[in-house]
Amino acid sequence: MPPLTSTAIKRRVLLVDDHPMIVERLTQLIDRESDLTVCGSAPSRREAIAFLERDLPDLVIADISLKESHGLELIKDIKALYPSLPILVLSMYDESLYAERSLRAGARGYITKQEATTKVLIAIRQILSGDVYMGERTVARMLSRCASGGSFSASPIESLADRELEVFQMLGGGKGTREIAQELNLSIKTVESYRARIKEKLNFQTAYQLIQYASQWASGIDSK
Amino acid sequence: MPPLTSTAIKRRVLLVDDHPMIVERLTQLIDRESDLTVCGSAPSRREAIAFLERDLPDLVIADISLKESHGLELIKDIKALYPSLPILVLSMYDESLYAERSLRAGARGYITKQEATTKVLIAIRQILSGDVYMGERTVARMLSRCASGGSFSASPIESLADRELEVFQMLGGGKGTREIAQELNLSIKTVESYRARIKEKLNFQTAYQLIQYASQWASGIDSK
DNA sequence: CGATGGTGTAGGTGTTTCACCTACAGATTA
DNA sequence: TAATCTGTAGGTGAAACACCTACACCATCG
Repeated sequence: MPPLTSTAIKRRVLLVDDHPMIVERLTQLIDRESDLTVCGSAPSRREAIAFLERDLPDLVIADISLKESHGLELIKDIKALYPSLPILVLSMYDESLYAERSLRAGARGYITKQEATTKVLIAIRQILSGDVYMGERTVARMLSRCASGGSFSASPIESLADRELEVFQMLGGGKGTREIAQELNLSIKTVESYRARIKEKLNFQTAYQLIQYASQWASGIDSK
Repeated sequence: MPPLTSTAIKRRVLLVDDHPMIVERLTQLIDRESDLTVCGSAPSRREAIAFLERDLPDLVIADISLKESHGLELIKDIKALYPSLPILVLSMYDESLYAERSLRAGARGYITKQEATTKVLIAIRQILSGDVYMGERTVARMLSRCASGGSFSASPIESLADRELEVFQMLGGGKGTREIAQELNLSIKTVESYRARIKEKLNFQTAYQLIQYASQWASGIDSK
C-alpha cells in the first residue's frame, strides 16, 4: 500500500462478463490504476443485479452477449433501478450493430473487445468524468445519418427492434420458440409475435428461411 | 532467466485471436508455465498463415469467430499446410454449435471462453501430449453416435441412407416437409420418418438444430 | 439357412409450432 | 394530436413434430 494511493478515493467498478479471461485481464488493468478498483464481477444479469442491490459501484462495465438474457436488458434494468449509475458496454460485436442500441438503452459508452486494452481505460475515465465514449465508427455513423436526415440502414437487421434482434440471435443459436420464451421470461405468444415481425421486416415467406438466415448470420458468415 | 527453466525446452504456442484482452491474459497464463511459451499472436487468418510460414510453433490456439473469414477456414488451411501441427480452438460459442465441426476440420481440441482459465492449460497439455480435448457434452454426443452404430471420426452424414441424404440436402435448401414430399412423390409421413431417422443418426434434439445444421452443410461451410 | 438389421414406405395420435389476427399501453415521431 | 413503433400477449385453425407401430425387401452374419 504505497502512500501515494492510500489517500485517493478509488472509483469502484463492477464487471459483468462471463468470460473469465476478460474479467481477469480487466481486473488487472483497472486495479493497477491508482484511482480505480474492481469491486466485483458477475457472469450474468441476475447476479449483476443482485450485486448492485448490496454494493453500488461507480461504474458498470458490461458485456452484451451474456449467456441467458441479453446485455441490452441488463442495461435497461440498471437504468431503471439506478438511473445515474454509468454503464460502459464492452462487446465483441461490431459497433455498427450494438453501439447505438446500447446508448439508447442507457449506456454511456461502447467499446469492442477488438480494441486495444488501453482504450478501455480511456473510456472508463471519460465516462466517469461525465462524458460519453464512442468509437470513431459509431460517431461517424451517427453523424452521417444525422447529416443525411433519413435513417438509411445498410443491413435490414438494423431495422429490428432490440427485442426482435435478441430473438433473431437466439433463433440463430438453434433455440426454439419455447426455449426462447423461457429464457427471456416471456409468453410463447410474445416470442411468436417477434418472429412474425422479424419475418416481415426481413421479408421472409417461411419460418425455415428465417431460421436459415438467422443461423448463417449468427455464425458470422453473413457479417453484413 | 532462472536456471531452472533455462535448460527446459519450452513448447511454443501461437495465439490467433482478435481480442487483445484475451491474447494478453492467455500470454500471461502460458508464459508463467515453465514448459510453455507464447511465440507470437495474430489477429486474423492471413496474419496467422504468414506467421506460420516463417516460424512454426508447437501448437496453435485459435478463435473461431475472427473478423473476416471464419475460423473454421483457418483450421482447414493450417491442416492442409501443416498436417501435424495441433490446433486448439478457443471459442465463445457453445460447444454444441462448433465443437464437432472444429474437430472434423482438423482441430485437436475445443474449449469455450466461458471456461475457467485453468482449463485452458489443461487442454494445452493434453493436446501437446497427443490427446484430444473436448468438453463433456461433445464427448457424450460423439460416443452416443458411435454406440448407435455410426462410424467414428468421419462426418456422421456419411451414415445417412440415400433417401435420408436426399431429404437432408433438401432441408438444407430451405424446403419444408410438405414441399419435399411433393417433390419426391412421397407421403408426408414418409418424409417425417426420414427426418426422424436423420435426427437420430446425427444426434439432434430438435428439428431446429437439424435445419440449422443442414443449411450450414448445404452452404459448404461444413467440411463434407 | 434363418435371424437380424438397415432401408423405403406409411399410418396414428397427441403436442407444439406456425401463420395470421386482434388488442392495448407506452414511447416516439410526424 | 394522430400515427407509428415497440413490448407484450391471447385466439384459432392449419401445419409440423415427436414418438410409435407396421411391413416388405434385401442384405449379411452367424
